[in-house]
Amino acid sequence: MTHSEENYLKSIFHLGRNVKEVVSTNAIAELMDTKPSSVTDMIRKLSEKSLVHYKKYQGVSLTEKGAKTALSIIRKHRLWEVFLVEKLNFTWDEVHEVAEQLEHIKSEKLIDQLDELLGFPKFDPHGDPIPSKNGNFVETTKMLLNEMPIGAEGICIGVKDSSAPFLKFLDKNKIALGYKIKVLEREEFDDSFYIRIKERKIHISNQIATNLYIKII
Amino acid sequence: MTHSEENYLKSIFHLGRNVKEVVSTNAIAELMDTKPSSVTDMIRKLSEKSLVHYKKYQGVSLTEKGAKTALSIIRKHRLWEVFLVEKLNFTWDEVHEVAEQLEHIKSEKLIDQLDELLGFPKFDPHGDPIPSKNGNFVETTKMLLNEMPIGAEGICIGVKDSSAPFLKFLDKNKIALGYKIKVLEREEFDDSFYIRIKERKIHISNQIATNLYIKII
DNA sequence: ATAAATTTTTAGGCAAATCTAAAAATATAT
DNA sequence: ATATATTTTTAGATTTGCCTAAAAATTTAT
Repeated sequence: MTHSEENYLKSIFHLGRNVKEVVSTNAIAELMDTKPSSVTDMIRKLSEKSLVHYKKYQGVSLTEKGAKTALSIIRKHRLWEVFLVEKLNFTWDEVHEVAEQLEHIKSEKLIDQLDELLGFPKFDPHGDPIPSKNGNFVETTKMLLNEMPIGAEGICIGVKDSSAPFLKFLDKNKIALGYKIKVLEREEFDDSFYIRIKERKIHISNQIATNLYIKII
Repeated sequence: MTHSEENYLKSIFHLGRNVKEVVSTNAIAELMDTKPSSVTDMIRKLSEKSLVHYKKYQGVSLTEKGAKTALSIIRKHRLWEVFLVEKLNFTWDEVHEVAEQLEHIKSEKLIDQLDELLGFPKFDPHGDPIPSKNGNFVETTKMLLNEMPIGAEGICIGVKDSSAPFLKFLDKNKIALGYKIKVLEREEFDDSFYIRIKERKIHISNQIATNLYIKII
């Protein structure tokens, strides 16, 4: 399996969200920043390998085998992201590019041991779930803080805006991944929020709330 | 720089041992398990990029730039090997194949942080020196234990035979990388050795001695 | 329902990295 | 010193993954 094939499977998975859903040639081309004709070429190749279902002009979808492969690559990508943040002091916004390379390394032992080294994490630094070895992953109800009703509780699992200024702001206000959050009250006037985070009560603007992902518990 | 280009530079470095030495097309082909004609093609390409000195039929040698590149790949390879052994429970004989892949990952921060995580190691699990960021590395007088004179002292830095049985034997006899060794006496009859290793005195066969690399101190 | 717009595929080509087979240069042996 | 052997290069082909341009199929709009 080549890097390119793996990248296509990953893209089809991300666009399709679940195994059966059909994805268009143009959508893949746009996501991967390539030409539709190149996509057609690769789809045919993947089809011959029974990794996708494909009928001319009718779009493409992953087979069981294709989905399993895609999930194993996503598992590797997300485990490496955790590694980079937890062990090598990378910030959330720096990990993606390197993980894109690391996800293609072939060694089952490597990824199993990495999983163990990291303590079998369930989420990556952006709050996305890490598939298990056999392709299962927790389907979380992930929502933005500003969508949460008053009284709702959850865990901060990620950011939408991953720019340096925003991440710095979070640092300064001691808002970090894994912290428990409860919505106490909303300010009608400016749509800001009073929240409890890790036993502290703070006030945050709507703009902040629209960029924090919370896993509802 | 492609993976293939990097692999060629690494091979030329290993065959040449030092920057100026000229290496033959056939030698490269044999080491890399490829055809001489393929080597010629690549050499021309590397020459156009000023990574090697090349004159038709006269062999090839690394330029300053080529050597620097080769050393940075070797640095990455060896740091990853340390990581695999120290952090992911790989054995000495399992690391090479995976390190061959990892050495091509492009990220300066990644490798600097990895270096730090590992405590800036000077040697890889086979006892080979790890080049520094700017390409310097300790030129060790590495010799096999059986070549050491009586009374000589050193540190166990690697093995020649990296088969599983031999590594298991070392484990059982508590001989490991980094341990201090002194040759106390030689047994003329069977060429065996009495050595002190980490304050313990033991007796080892000539066959063992011919497979242990020692850095002389 | 048909014309127009869009999407998708085909056809043909290109660059990288490899190969085989044959030619050219260099090295070796008598 | 010349014939033989070896090494190295060239020429031409192949595969992978991509491209452009044009044709074919599908979708949308009137």
